[in-house]
Amino acid sequence: MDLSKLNDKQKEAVMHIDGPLLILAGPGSGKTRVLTNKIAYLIENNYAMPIQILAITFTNKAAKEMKDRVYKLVGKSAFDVQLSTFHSFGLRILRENYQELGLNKTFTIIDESDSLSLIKKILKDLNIDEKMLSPKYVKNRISSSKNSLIDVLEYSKYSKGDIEEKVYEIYKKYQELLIKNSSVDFDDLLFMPVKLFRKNKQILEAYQELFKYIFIDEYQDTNEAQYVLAKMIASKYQNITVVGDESQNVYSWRGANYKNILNFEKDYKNVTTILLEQNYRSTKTILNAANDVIKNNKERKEKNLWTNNDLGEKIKYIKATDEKDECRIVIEEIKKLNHKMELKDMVVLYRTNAQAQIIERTFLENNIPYKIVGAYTYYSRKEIKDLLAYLKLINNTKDDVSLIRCINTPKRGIGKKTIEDLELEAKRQNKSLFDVIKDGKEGTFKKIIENLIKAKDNISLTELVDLILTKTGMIDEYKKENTIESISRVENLNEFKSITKEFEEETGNISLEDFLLEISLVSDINENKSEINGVSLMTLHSAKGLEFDLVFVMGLEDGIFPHINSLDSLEELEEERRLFYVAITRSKEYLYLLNANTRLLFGSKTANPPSRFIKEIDEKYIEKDNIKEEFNIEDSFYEDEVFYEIGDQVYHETFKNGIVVSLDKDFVTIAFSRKYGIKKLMKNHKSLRKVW
DNA sequence: GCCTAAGTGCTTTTT
DNA sequence: GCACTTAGGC
Repeated sequence: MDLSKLNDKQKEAVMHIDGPLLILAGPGSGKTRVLTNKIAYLIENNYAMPIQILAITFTNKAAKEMKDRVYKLVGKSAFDVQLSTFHSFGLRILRENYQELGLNKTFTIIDESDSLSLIKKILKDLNIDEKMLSPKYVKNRISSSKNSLIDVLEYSKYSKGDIEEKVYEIYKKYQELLIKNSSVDFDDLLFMPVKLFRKNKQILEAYQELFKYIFIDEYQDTNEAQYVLAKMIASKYQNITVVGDESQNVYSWRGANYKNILNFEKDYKNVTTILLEQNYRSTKTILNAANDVIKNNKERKEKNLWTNNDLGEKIKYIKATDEKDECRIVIEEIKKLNHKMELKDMVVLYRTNAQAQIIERTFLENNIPYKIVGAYTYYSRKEIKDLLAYLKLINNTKDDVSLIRCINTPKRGIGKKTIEDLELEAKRQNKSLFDVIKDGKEGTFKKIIENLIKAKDNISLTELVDLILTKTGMIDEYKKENTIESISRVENLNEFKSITKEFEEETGNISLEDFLLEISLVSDINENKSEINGVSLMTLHSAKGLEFDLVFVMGLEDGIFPHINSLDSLEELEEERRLFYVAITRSKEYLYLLNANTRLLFGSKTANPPSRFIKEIDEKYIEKDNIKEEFNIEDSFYEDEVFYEIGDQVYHETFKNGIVVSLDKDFVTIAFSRKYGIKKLMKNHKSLRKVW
């Protein structure tokens, strides 16, 4: 194998065999190349069989990318490497030990929205008003507890006060219901393996023995559960290689703790540390700008990123009048630069998925090919979730969540009252809802499900889907409706059959059980169809690990990016800054920063000041392309703090007269005329002033 | 039980 | 602006 393309540091990392290895790798420093080459090196030199290698990434996309690259290096044995996301790896452990964990072989993975519905249902059962305790908050608490390895029992020890006690009660109920439904949520995929290993040392030892070499990518993004899971398996042979960059931790809201990477040298003995500081991706301008930004963060290891690349183009900062104008400018620039590069080498990045809508519309209107990554998910469409509910129920009849979803879809005259009675009866007999139905009197629904269960083992998956679509009346219902919307729903449902077909062609006759588990960890069917030559549209988070010739960062406004919810805390603001750092460093050559003077938010027009991050970049790297405004954005703010009180009369350049209704640290909420409504604005923005 | 109209609250980011 | 929930009439 050819290591001549690697630099000395990279080579050293690849050829390091035994003991813990920490690779601190800046953006564009070739860490994926090191990882894939190292895996190949182990295989080719017989240090390990492919099945003895565990390599973990954070996204499906990264896993696929890495698999492809290992395949190119070692061929078919790449398929034997356990190369997957943490969650898929957790799923494997669950599947191999389901009995130990009190699950059926055909257990179900519930997605986030099902998890939220379950919590809403529990709140209702416990007579808790959603306004007093929001289901979302509860879900967050449960999720972060699981990610910190705090189970129900443990939680009870720390829950103090009314709210916390309520959350505890809900957590307890939630977990009971999951087990009763033979279901797990995403967080369980990480938590349950750890629980299993703590309980059963023999099982842990078997995995320790199997996975002699462990690789963890994006180590700065590991949460407690992931960190412990990796450590448990690695603890016997200590052959663990972790790669990461604390400056790119953008998942602390999901429990990721960048200190895991900073502490690696303390956590393991005899750690070899290698710094990858040479950037091969970006121009000097882009790299310097990125360094300008990230140096404003306090908690980080000093790294000295450098590149041999040219100075390159200046970064363009463009200020649009509104969000439509912002999109128009992007399209214009794409057209201008299209002769220099292909569309697939361009990306448009935004902070929130909500921004994607108008961008997508503009691309459509201008007939520019594009692909949206993540965001709108095929699997979260109503009709697809309904179909999936049937499949899940047939696979796992204990799954009450799915039963409730499909029992009256399409309408069969089964309403609230019937379901309530059914639930009561199920509770009385301590049975699943379907068991009660099965023992009860004949009915359309019962007949449909029983027939489908009988049929499922004798026909292919695609045939089963077809049977569901026709026998349940789903397709007919939508065909009868005959609206633009219902026609598209029929199309989506039919598309599902091509998905199952594809699975069957790839893996032979895939079982229903395998299929459901497989797709539950994939958010979009298009995830693997990146071959279209179009501009990529995605959130900043999805862009991590990717690179493009041309990068647009949109909505660079205080309140959008950095996001409004992060402005009050230094930690969260630093995370936003890391996100900006990630965004800048995605670019090889061209970088556009855009924002808008006003934009439609929550259906009303708002004005946000330019993002505070822009001014952190040295002016000399920036070109003010057709900006009327001076570059120094400080000019749009008053230097001194402006004091407001509730009830103050104010005047805004765009929104005219208004009255202050509430205040917080940097922002003031103002009620303007009916036309503009209520807005939250920066206190010291120059377009706003007090009227005495 | 179903349908509609009015009412509400909401948007971070992913597996 | 939109998706989702709720109340009230049929």
